[in-house]
Amino acid sequence: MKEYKTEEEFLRDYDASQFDPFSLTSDILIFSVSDELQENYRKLNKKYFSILLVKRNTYPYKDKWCLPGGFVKIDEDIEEAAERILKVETNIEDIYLEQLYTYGNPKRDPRMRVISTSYMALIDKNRLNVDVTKNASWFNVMILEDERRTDVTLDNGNEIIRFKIKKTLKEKTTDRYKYEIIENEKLAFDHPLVIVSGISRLKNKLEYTDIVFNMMPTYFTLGELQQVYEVILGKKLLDPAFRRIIKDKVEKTDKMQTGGGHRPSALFRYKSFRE
Amino acid sequence: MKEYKTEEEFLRDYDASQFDPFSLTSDILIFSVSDELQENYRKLNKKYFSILLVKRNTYPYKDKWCLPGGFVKIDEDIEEAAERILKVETNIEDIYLEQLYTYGNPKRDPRMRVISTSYMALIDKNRLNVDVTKNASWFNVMILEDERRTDVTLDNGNEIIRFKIKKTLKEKTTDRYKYEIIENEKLAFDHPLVIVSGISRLKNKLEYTDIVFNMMPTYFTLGELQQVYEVILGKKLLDPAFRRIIKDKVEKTDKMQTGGGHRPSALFRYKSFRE
DNA sequence: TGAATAGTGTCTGTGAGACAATATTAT
DNA sequence: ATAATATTGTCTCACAGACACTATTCA
Repeated sequence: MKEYKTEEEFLRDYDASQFDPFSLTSDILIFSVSDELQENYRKLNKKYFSILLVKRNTYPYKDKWCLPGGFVKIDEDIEEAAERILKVETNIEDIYLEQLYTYGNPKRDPRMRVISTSYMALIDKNRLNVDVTKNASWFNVMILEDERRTDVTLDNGNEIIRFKIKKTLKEKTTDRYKYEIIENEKLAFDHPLVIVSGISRLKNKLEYTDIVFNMMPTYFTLGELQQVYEVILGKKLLDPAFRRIIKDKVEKTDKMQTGGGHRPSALFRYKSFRE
Repeated sequence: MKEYKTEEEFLRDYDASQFDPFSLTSDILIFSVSDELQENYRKLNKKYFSILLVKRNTYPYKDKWCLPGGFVKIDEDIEEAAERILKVETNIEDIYLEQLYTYGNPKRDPRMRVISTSYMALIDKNRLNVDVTKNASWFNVMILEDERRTDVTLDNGNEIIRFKIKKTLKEKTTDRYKYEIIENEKLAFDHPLVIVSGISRLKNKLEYTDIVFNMMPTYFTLGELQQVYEVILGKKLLDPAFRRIIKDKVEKTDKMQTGGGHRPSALFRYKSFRE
């Protein structure tokens, strides 16, 4: 083996092709909350936690639904790729984006060795000026979960996607599970796993960060905010407790929301600078 | 473009070489805690939070220190690669291992496009039967940190590695920072960033999981356990508060530790099954 | 005996869970 | 008037911070 004196010399002769080639994709969990108008004029709009999926029109997994994603370019950072894909799907910028996990099972793509780094993006649907693109659709998320199973139902109004995941405790000190898909008809790749673990991350972050405000419009009522928490966490919260927790994070504005057949509520805003 | 009728047909013709080739490595943050004997016979051994680094003997970054790591093989899961590397470095199995983050800056390796997925491994040094391998060495970690900077000093007894990182708030709702290396002589690649963000993850997990027990021997005193928390978190804890917090996680055994010039202490053990 | 660590008691203030009570609107 | 939501009050209990106190060992 040739002895090199300097790093420059070494790099000049370097043959990158001696290493195994991987492809790299970036897949994005785009989460939001959708409103459903109620018939009863007094009632608040019902909220759903929702995720954006796209329908594949090429092999592999043709005609299955999958997460928006794409191949990372050779001169592009992974996060840049995620931003690019996000821009294409949503047509808006300045979206909350966070890396979640990298999936590297050798068999996860039937074509070749593809590594996928998943990202989570949160958006406020009110910012989506245009209709969502061609093959994309928002699905409301419903989750039934216990210690051993997670059953997910996604519903976009026309189509229902169901899948089931088995959980086995893999490591006790940090309560981490191994997930296995045990039922899945309509989703491509290992995306059921990606979705379930992404949602779990979001739930955790809801509890100890201000992440929820990335899904809220500038002005919102505390009732709406509480609905968003409830629909993502999948449980009811007590009003006074909820208000205590978020009272330092928001500030009241002089705007009011009227129109429901009930007491109007103050509009609040995220208070980003506080101590 | 040819129209395919089935997925099999499509895959048969598929040309993987049309996609950009990436190389993939797995780099591991191997953390532990080391004891330093004190001259004063009464005093407890001083503990240090420590990390395992290896010295590079080839280009690029020849003679610099770096995280144990290596290329992922084409038929190997990323986590399998991490386990393989871990086995080589420590010669023990059943080590706590967790994926942290994937680094994909196009310029992070001068040779070619290399993606690196970092893992965190925690070990109890008492389990290390053999001496650590050839070019590897444990460094005690000392961190000085404020809102804008993180200064790290690593010391293995012979050599001191210092580096400095600038932090700028990137996203306010979840308090995430952008890290930039502003001083670094002795570490290869972007490993200063990998180390700093990995340590930050470990600190967080200490607070809300039982992760610490992966760095402890089977039997330990509460004093030792508290020392480990203190040395990783970088702050003193109050005894009664600490004992309250961990009392449900451990169980007292009938063993005692004697020998110091002070009251003997009970030996405890991690209570993994509880409700 | 005294230095050093082990272990416990207790006071105080904060904050969460739970439930009750009051306020306000459009039909 | 009423259904529905908005908002606040308050009681209790659990727990964290802070400090003090007691216990035990070995050179």
